[in-house]
Amino acid sequence: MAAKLTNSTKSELFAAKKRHVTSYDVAQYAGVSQSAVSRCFKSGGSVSRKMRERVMKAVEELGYQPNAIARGLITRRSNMVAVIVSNLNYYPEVLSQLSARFTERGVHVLLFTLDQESDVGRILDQVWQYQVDGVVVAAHLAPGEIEAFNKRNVPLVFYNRAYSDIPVSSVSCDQVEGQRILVNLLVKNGSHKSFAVVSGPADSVVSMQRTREAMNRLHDLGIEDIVQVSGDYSYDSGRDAVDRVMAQRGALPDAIICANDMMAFGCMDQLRYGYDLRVPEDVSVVGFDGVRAAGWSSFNLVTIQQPVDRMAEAAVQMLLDRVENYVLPPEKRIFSGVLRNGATIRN
Amino acid sequence: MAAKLTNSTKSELFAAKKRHVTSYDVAQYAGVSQSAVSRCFKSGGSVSRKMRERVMKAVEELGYQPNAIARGLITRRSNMVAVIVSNLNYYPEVLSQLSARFTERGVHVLLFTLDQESDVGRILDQVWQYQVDGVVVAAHLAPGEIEAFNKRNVPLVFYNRAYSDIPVSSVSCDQVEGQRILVNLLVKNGSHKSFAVVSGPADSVVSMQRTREAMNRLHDLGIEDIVQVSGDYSYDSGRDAVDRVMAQRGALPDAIICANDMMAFGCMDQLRYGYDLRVPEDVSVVGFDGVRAAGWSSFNLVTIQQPVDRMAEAAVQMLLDRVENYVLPPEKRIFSGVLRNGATIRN
DNA sequence: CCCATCTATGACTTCGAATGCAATTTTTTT
DNA sequence: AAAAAAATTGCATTCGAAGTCATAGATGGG
Repeated sequence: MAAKLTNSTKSELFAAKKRHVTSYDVAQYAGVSQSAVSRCFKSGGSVSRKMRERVMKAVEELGYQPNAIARGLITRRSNMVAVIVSNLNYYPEVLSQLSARFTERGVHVLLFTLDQESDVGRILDQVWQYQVDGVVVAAHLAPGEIEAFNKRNVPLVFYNRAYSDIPVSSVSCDQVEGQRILVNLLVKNGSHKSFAVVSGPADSVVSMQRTREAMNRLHDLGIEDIVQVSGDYSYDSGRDAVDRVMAQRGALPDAIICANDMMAFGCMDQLRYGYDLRVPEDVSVVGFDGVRAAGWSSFNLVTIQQPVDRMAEAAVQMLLDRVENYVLPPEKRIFSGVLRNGATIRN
Repeated sequence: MAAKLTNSTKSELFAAKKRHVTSYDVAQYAGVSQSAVSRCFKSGGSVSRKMRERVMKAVEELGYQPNAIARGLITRRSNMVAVIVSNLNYYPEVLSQLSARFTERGVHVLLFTLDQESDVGRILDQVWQYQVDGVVVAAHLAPGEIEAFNKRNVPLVFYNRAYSDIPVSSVSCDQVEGQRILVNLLVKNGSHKSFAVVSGPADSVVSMQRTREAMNRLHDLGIEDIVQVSGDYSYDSGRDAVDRVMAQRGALPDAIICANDMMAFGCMDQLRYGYDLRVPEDVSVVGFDGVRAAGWSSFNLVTIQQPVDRMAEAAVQMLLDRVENYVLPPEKRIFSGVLRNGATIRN
């Protein structure tokens, strides 16, 4: 068995020696320096064609992949961003879009989910420890927590939370405008006279914005007959809301305005299957968000659709811009939502 | 201005010097060695009470957080796992569960999404580069790609893909058993005679398993009147399926068996709102997965619910076990699904 | 009170890739 | 052909935390 070793066996022996193949291994195998290997992986690196070929051959044969952790340590760029989402279930599309767009740009996503108010502080500590280049937050943060990002020079972009009083970047959908469109539609085109407004969780800024605007706008239009009940964004809470409106008011209103689509589905189902009413003939229901199911024939929900793809793109772009150049001033981008199924409203 | 510096100003000056506070900074500030600081962050580290207090005081004042990247480099443990999912939209709960459970155990999730067959090879290269401790895959991989995990000693657990012929760990739901329950229910309890089977995408192993079992089981029970059409797991393809069944068969069958819930919703809506039929009175529709909306009153979909929480827990546990001890033999865990809304089937 | 036994601590090295700088080779210019 | 300029290459250092080892200090037994 003194036969000449083939390249393939050689490289296998080589690889077996240690767990991971490092740039030193490649260098040694190719008979060059480690620096040369490193430079081959850097675009614009000063390497001759011959050298590059030699190195790449060794890379192929050893199955070398640069260690992103080590690279991150020296370059102080992890090429990772953290995405912090509070409620993955309601907005899968958002995460999907963000992930795809970051990946497309060679940036990796470290995912953090906040279940019913897990300790945000602890999550943020993890974020600092992992040296992410930036963070997209689709959840609520306290002012002090936002301040921590500045202190550490970590770019931050909020998704769908606009802090009007703090200089911080955000991408959001115009809740006020959208809600106004819905209310106008119901009152002016639909001549609805009595209303119920179903708010979302009290700690959701977005929900509060939507609900407040709905109430304000209704008052502005001279509507007095309004009951307000609160939910938690879930389907079930939408169903409960109908019961509670019934209990409070004795009868159902002409229209129910929900702070999101999910609760609107709950309302519709409870009206139809709990009270045997027709929607929209007997009662109108409107939601907010424009999730997929809003377009299903069962619902044809009147809602404001958030332009998720454009918002995600904006968030990704803004974040990465600030990663490149972190002195860029914060910017708030507000997209208009689009009315869906507006024609199905009762006249 | 020769006043004595307060601790707070001191620490601020200190922090301003460099971007990141390192363990050396803490050591210098506390007047101890870097090793001591490191030991304070290691459970079971040999440190006196006095030392620990001194260090922790400095840590607090400087806002020090250990650099997980540097730690990962030396310990060869990144405390990160990769989660690769193909279709985020359909199974948000899975990701949500996985993420929560990993986080709970101090493990972080690097998310990779595969949109319509993005280059899996490239994704895997990224996975290797980031030195993740393990990978959960909820997508299809080629045998060669699976082999790469072994070569690199990276633990791998498949979620909801059982490769019967390859020794690899997986967690899945018993498709065959579940489908059999559904077919039995329809044929024996419901005395349905004619069927349509709507399959999912051709490249989905799970879809093929479900569809094949449905066909087999129907044949075994002596059913001959079956048409098969294919969809892509989407709501819209469920609607189309109804049209195609109608075109092929001239009339609608007694029951439609869909490879997932989403298509079942599409079928129901098309039957009800496109053909003005009643479900389940005129036509029965069954799905598979047991997503949230299956429980909504609009649908009350007969389906097999996957025990997502238990499956996610199992996947997390199995993966982390193999991270601790990577010579553990691969294991396949198959959970039984649970019939939902079975009582709503037409007799 | 001295030597043995621990405990606590710090100096130094390591992980793997990137980079400044100097040395070398190649190319260009005169 | 010599000198100058440019392109390559390697050496040595760096990033930040962890672990090894040797030593200073504390404790205890006789």
